[in-house]
Amino acid sequence: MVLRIEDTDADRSRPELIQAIYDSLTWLGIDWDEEYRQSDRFDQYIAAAKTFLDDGKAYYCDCTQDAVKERAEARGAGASGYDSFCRDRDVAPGEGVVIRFLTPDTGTTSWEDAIRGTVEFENALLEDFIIVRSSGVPMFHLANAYDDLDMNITHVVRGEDLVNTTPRVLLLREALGSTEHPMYAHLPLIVNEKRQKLSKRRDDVSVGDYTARGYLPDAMRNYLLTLGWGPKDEIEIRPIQEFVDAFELSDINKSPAFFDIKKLDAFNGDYIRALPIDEFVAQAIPYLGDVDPALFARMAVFVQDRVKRLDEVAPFVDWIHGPPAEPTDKEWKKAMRNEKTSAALTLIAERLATCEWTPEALEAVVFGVGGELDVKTQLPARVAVTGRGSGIPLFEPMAEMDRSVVIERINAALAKLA
RNA sequence: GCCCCCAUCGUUCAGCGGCCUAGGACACUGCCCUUUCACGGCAGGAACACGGGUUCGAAUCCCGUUGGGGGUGCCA
Repeated sequence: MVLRIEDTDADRSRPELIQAIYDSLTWLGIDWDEEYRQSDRFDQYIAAAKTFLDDGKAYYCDCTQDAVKERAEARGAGASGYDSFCRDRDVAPGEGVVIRFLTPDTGTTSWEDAIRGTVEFENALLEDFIIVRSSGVPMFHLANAYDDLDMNITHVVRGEDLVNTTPRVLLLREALGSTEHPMYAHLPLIVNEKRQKLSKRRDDVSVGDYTARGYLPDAMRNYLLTLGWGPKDEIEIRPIQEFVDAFELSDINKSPAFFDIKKLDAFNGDYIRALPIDEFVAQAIPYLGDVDPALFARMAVFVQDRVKRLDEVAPFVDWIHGPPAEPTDKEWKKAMRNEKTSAALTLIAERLATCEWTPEALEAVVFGVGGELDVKTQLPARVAVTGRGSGIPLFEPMAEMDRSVVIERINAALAKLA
C-alpha cells in the first residue's frame, strides 16, 4: 500500500495537518509500505506540463480571476468557468500567467464506477482548467493523474464530492499517454444531522475528537463499516476479518449516510464490555483524572458494563476517595421521599460505627435496617454516601472508604433531611 | 443558473421481479431480572416519497414529478 501526501497546496499542508493523517491512519490500524509527498515531485509534474505545452495540449493564460469571472457573468446563466479566452493568444510565460489544459469541445468522457456504474460527462461542459498556478506550483489534478500512472495505482476510492473532477484526471491521463485507468469507486458522503457533508469547522471529523471521548478504534472501524454498506447476514458487530471477507466495493450504497453518534456509542459500549478486564483497566487509566488506578482496578468490573465511552469512567469512582457529588433535587427527592428514611439512616449510621468493615457486613447493616423498618435503604444510603442516584454496586466501594467518612456523609444527609 | 448524483422504519443496513402481511441493528415504549443504575432477556410501535408505465406479478425494471445532496476555486 502506498501513502501519498497530496500537498500541492502549501496553505493546507501544515505539519500538524499531515501529522493528523498519520495519527488517524495509525489509530484505525491502517498501515503502508511506501510513502510519497507530492511536494517532493513538483519537477516531474512541471515537466509533464511542459510536454503538454509542446504538444499543444496546454497553453499559457494571463487572464485574471476577476476577468474570468466577469466574462462568465456576462455570458449569463448556464455557463460558468473559464471561456478558453487564451487558447490562441500565444501568451508568453511570466508574472501572473498560468498553464491551462486544453479540453476537447466535443465528445464525452466516461468511466465505469465500481459503485455508481457508468458515469458520463459532456466534454463541451469541461472548462480549460488550470494545471500549473501562476506561482509555478502544479495543481492537484495534474499531480494526481501523473502519480496514479507513475505509481500504478489500481483503485481510487474516494468521496462522491470528487466525481465531477474525475473527467479532468481521465483527460490528463490520456494526454500522458495512458489508455487505461484505475478502478474508480465514489463513496457516498457521510452527513451530519442536517444531511450535509461533514465539515471540519462544524462537525467532529478528526480522530482526536473521538479518542478524547474514549472511543475504541475497533468500535469506530466497525461502526464506519455499517455506513453505506452492510453484511448480507445482517450481523453488524463482528471481527474485522469477517468484514474483509464479505466486503465488496460494488455492494456499497449510493446514498449518503448520517453519522449517528448514538449508534457509535452503542457499538463502543459493546466493544468495551468485550474487553478482558485488565485490558479495560489499561485503556481507562488515561481517563481517570484524580482517581487512583489501583482503586479503579478493584472497581473496574463494576464499571465496565456501565459505560459506553471511556471518558465516562471517572464519575463512577471519583467519590470513593474524593468529595461526593451534589445530588440533584430529583435524585434527592426520589431517594428520601419515604418518611421512614430518616430513622433508617440514623440507625444505619449507628451500626456502621461498630460493624465489621467489609462489603458483606456493610450490606448486612444497610439491608438489615431496611428489613426491620420495612423501607428501601439502598438508594438513600447511596445518595448520602456518593451524592449520586445511580452507580456501581454500593458496598464494595464503601468498604474502600474510611469508616469516619462514611458516617460523616450519612450524618450530613440526615442534617439536610431534618 | 448549469453539471453530476441520490430516494426502504426517527437513524442505519438487508432486500437485487414472486420466499415481503418488508427483516436486523441503534434509538424509543412496556415487561422480566434487580433494595441504585447498567448489563442481559422478552414484547411492541415504526418505512418501500408521489405519479405513470413494463410484467401474470414490482420495494425491486423504465419514465416523469417532488424532495435532498454534491460540484461549479490559481482547494483537495
